[in-house]
Amino acid sequence: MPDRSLPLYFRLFNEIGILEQLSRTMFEARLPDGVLASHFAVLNHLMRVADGRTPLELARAFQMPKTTVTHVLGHLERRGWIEMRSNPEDRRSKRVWITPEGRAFRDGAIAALTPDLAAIAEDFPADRVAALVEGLEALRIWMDARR
Amino acid sequence: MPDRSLPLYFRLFNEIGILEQLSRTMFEARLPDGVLASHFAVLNHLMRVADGRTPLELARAFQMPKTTVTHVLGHLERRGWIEMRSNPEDRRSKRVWITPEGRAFRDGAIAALTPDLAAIAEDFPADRVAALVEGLEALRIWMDARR
DNA sequence: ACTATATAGTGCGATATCGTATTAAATTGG
DNA sequence: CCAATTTAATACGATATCGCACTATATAGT
Repeated sequence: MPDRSLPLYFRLFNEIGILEQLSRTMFEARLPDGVLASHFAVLNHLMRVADGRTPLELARAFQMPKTTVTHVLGHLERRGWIEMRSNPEDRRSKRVWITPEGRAFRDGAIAALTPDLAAIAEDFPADRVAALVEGLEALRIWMDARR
Repeated sequence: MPDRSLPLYFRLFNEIGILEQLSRTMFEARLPDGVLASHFAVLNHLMRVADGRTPLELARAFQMPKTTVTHVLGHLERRGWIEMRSNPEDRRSKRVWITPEGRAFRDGAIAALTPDLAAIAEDFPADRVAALVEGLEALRIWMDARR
């Protein structure tokens, strides 16, 4: 890598950090008090990607420390949005299932967030964002593998 | 926005969140114990963008709540990496200056982080990353303006 | 000039984050 | 098989994050 392109890679992660703040703030402005972006993300993952994941699988999916996942799942369970059942295949572990209430909440959250995303979509059309997501995903997969 | 492209925009912010975790973890693995990625980011900003910023300007630059900035600046000041002087133009405010020790630390941090970034650069060449950064920056500026 | 309003920074308290250590269960290897 | 090692989840404690409220100063409106 030529030295003069090093700053570009710092800028990349700087932009990612700022956008993370901006998007978390945007999400949490639309979610009820006390519900965090990470709570929504877990519910969304259970519904869209796969229900019945273990806490460790969720930690890996979001690159979150597993103790943070325990904390988040505690919230979701207390609100009745998930159920945690012991995993018969591995009795050290558990499986996380979204409840009907969790699904309803998640659908409502999607609806609440849609206007903000639609506003973004007006100025950042899907094909442009798709290219962006593709690049980000490739980088994420690479960094995940090297972590 | 057609309904079927909505998930793309959720994925965008999901990828950003995961990459933020991954990059923060990567940075902090190379920084001394107790030094966070945000500490490095502030020092870097003072050196690369502009020295003598006010705390509020820094908060805006990183989209960080100003109380968080106060906290971060406290750390940097206790380590002797910045100095905060009162601002003669506006006596409510202060200006943050990086010290020679701060510069030295920042340069060392850059050196410590370079191998990781160079590894990324091997598989993600500068032109590809430049395109990514361009898209991210445009989105960041847009969201910043609408916040 | 004078009052009302807005803004910069920070103390404080509530909560989130996350590293370390612990427990229980699974796996490995001899 | 059994002992040694690894792994899943979590309790616990230290620290970071961040909203609210407060103080000091600046700005605006009359």
